[in-house]
Amino acid sequence: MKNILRALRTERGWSQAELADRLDVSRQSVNAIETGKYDPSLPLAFSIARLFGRGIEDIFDDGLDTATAAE
Amino acid sequence: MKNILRALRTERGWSQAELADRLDVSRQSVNAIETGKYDPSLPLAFSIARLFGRGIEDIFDDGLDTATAAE
DNA sequence: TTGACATGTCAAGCAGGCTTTACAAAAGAT
DNA sequence: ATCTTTTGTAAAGCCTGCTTGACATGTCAA
Repeated sequence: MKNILRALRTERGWSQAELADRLDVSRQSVNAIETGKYDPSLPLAFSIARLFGRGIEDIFDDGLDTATAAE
Repeated sequence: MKNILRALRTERGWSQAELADRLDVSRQSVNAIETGKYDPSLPLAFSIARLFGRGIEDIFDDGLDTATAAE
């Protein structure tokens, strides 16, 4: 699962530690998610989306088709 | 974390087994998510949202404020 | 009443998400 | 050159997500 967490974080000038603090998780968790080692749990994905004011699908991408109705 | 999975499923007349099949998970997983025993992983949440043509946030609700800008 | 299906739940086991502690290396500031 | 910050990574351990197999209950049809 890809994500733009690093971009959102650096846009704001935050370190991984600072982001981890705001999300109430460990710095290693932030690093692991940014480097694609694993996906966050659904609750953590909600926290991330809320912090950045975006939808979960705007931040994470599982690569499969969204199957939008073909007009 | 609350969700409206059961409503979405029964709207379509599907059994838990039928939904499990479409999501490629076990029937017990569907049941556990519907009955609130645990939250799905993020990838599974994506599959569910895709199957029902909705955003993850439309189906799951972690109960915390969405912090929409106060106009 | 029997059989089929739907749901709920339990147990054991494996994989994944997250923690703490710790260390190495790169970059910046002075 | 040294100090500080940032990032990456590793190991051990805990809890959660998901699996299979199994069993109990309820409903519906025949």
